[in-house]
Amino acid sequence: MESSLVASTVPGRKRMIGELIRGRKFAQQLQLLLRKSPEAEVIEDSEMTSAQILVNKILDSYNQSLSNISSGGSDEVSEIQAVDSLCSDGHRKSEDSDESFKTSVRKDRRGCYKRRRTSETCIRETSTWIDDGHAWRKYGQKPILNSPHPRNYFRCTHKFEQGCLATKHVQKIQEDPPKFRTTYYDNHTCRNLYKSSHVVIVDHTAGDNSSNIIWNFGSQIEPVCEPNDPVKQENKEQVRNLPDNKSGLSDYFIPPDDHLTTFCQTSGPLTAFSSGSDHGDVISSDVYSCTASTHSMDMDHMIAGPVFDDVFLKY
DNA sequence: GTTATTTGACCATA
DNA sequence: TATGGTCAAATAAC
Repeated sequence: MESSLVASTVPGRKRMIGELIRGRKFAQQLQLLLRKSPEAEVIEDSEMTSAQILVNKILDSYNQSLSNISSGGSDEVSEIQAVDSLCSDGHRKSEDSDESFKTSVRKDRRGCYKRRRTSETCIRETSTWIDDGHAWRKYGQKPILNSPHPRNYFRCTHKFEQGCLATKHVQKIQEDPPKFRTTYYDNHTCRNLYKSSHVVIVDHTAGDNSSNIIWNFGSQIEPVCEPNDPVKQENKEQVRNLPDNKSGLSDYFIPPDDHLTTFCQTSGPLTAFSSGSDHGDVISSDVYSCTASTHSMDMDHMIAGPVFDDVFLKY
């Protein structure tokens, strides 16, 4: 972790500490998933071991960086950590007490939220209103400057019950043929009830463990909502899928070879792959691009390991 | 009655 | 100060 330059100023330093804490938190959640997730059973013991080792290394790295930064003699880390735990659990402070919340709504809204960072996004451009397998709840809609279509704002349905911070913005960017741009912010930390996950390990460079990735997705790849009323359709579709979802429907689908799929990571090499499956008819004009960070893609499992083909071929 | 969506207002950031 | 992101009351749908 290179911290000295960026962290030379106090705001920059605090921001960096905050990011490190966030990263450590996500790594801890990943560790928890690896330990508890039933899906993890499909992975060989030896692979689990290496995955756990990898997670431990990540955590060690975060801890080391945090202790290095905080060794300057301040309590910034614990200070920011306290703020982080207050703000990142998806609840306003004022919600601790219903009464106090009702009587001081306006006051408590001050500084309760921050404007969205421009980083940590994953952008998908699709010809249809895609169902990404997660349960979303619309919380806002805004007209956007120089755009004929409003932008829709969604948060994870499990924001309050599980503290999931994932949000997405969806905007129609083209009328005919219809084109939607979905921008994802933060990753899902919830245990999404709508899905039955699969674990897929990508080992595109056999000798390089650092670039091995497991993608978690299943077979549901059809766009399921009507473009003309996408907002209302989305959650209905997810509910409809729920009881029939025995085969393990997915969070993500993989575009075929002839479609751009780009997933970026700030902490590792850019990783892209395609399935070559028969999904092309459905998502033929979809474009995916991530612009930053480990939060760009929601992955329930991201584990190093060599096994890929037999699992992947199911899709 | 409960849950989801709409919409105007508030607030932070560029 | 304009713009975009979020909140929460009002409303609609189930």
